Amino acid sequence: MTPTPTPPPATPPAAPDTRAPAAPEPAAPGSGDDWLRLDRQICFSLNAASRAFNGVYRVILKDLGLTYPQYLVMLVLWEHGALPVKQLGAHLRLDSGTLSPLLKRLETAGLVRRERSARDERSVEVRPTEEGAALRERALEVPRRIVAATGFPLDEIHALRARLDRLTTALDAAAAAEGA
Amino acid sequence: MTPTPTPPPATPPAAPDTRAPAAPEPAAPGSGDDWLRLDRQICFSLNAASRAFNGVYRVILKDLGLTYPQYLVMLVLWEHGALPVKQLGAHLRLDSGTLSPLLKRLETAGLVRRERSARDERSVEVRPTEEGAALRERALEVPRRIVAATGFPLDEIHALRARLDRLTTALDAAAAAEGA
DNA sequence: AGCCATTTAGTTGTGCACAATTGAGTTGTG
DNA sequence: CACAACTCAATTGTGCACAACTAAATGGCT
Repeated sequence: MTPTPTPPPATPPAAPDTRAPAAPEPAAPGSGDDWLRLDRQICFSLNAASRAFNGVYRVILKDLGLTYPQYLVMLVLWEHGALPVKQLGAHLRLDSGTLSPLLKRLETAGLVRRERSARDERSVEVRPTEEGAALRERALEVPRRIVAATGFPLDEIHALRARLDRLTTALDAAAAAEGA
Repeated sequence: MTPTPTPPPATPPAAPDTRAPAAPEPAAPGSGDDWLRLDRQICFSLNAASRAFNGVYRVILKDLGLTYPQYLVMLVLWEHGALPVKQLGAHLRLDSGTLSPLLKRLETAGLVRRERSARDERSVEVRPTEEGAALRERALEVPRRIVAATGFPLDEIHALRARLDRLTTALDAAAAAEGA
């Protein structure tokens, strides 16, 4: 979706609009209805924020020729130098089903190199190439532009991050429990 | 072996002169290093939270035979009864490229019906079928289970939602500005 | 009326997320 | 040593997000 030049037309995300009478079921007050509406707002908010973030990164990273997940991978590689796919996935909470094709594209782009570990033929070491390492210089501009785009002061960003991490931990545990 | 990051880069061109980032990692203050690390933390946190949320919904919605985006669509339809694709997309910030195949799958599953509007042959009205409307009863359980999974009290959920909506608004505006 | 910009869904192509499976490689145990 | 259990990466298949494009319908305009 192109950055919508039109401001949120009919429905700003925070609009707890008055009940639409078009619904087939009239709501019993205090029933699950309220919960459904709340649920729509909550899960939608997180989803929308994630996609909005993605959109900003998409625009900013276009110059570097990276997608947002590719940028995340490069950030980890810049920080750690070289890692087996497994370790990379642990850092990013991604599995080989996502990483294998992504890394193949990064290799085609000449940014990383993949080679079987000599010590353990099962594992594949991923390391940035010269070009991949050089790209880091150009990436230094990115974070400040992102932070500026949020319009949030740094301490609030940190607070939000802490909340989200707490949320993630709780949700992961809950998903595991539900799955069992 | 040496997890040592690549040697310290050149100093960033323009120091934003804001207060020093109180990042948990002690690194050369003001260097781009801090920012890259911070960026990794921030964007990763939101991304991870979104995917964790998705994971919990996936588990809970499996009984209903819905995916998370399909559930979002049904929530809107349960609330509004019937909508053209365009309106649906406005509510969810999704375009036809995403909605068309998704709605086709919902139609195949017998949950919605699509028909060209008589008044405007361009638009397609989407409305829940009997079966789709009936599914709502079984969905009433979902939100409570989600909220329970977060472990967050309701007021904190609302506060988080407000922050995320503010973030989304700012990011959308910034993406539009960058794109221009 | 005829023309034309706009609106609306749909289609195509690329890339990501994730479950399930495969197959090569490694390790523990008898 | 033999062999079962495990680990790791890759592959397959489904579904979503989004950009770019197509095609049809609409409405404004002269």
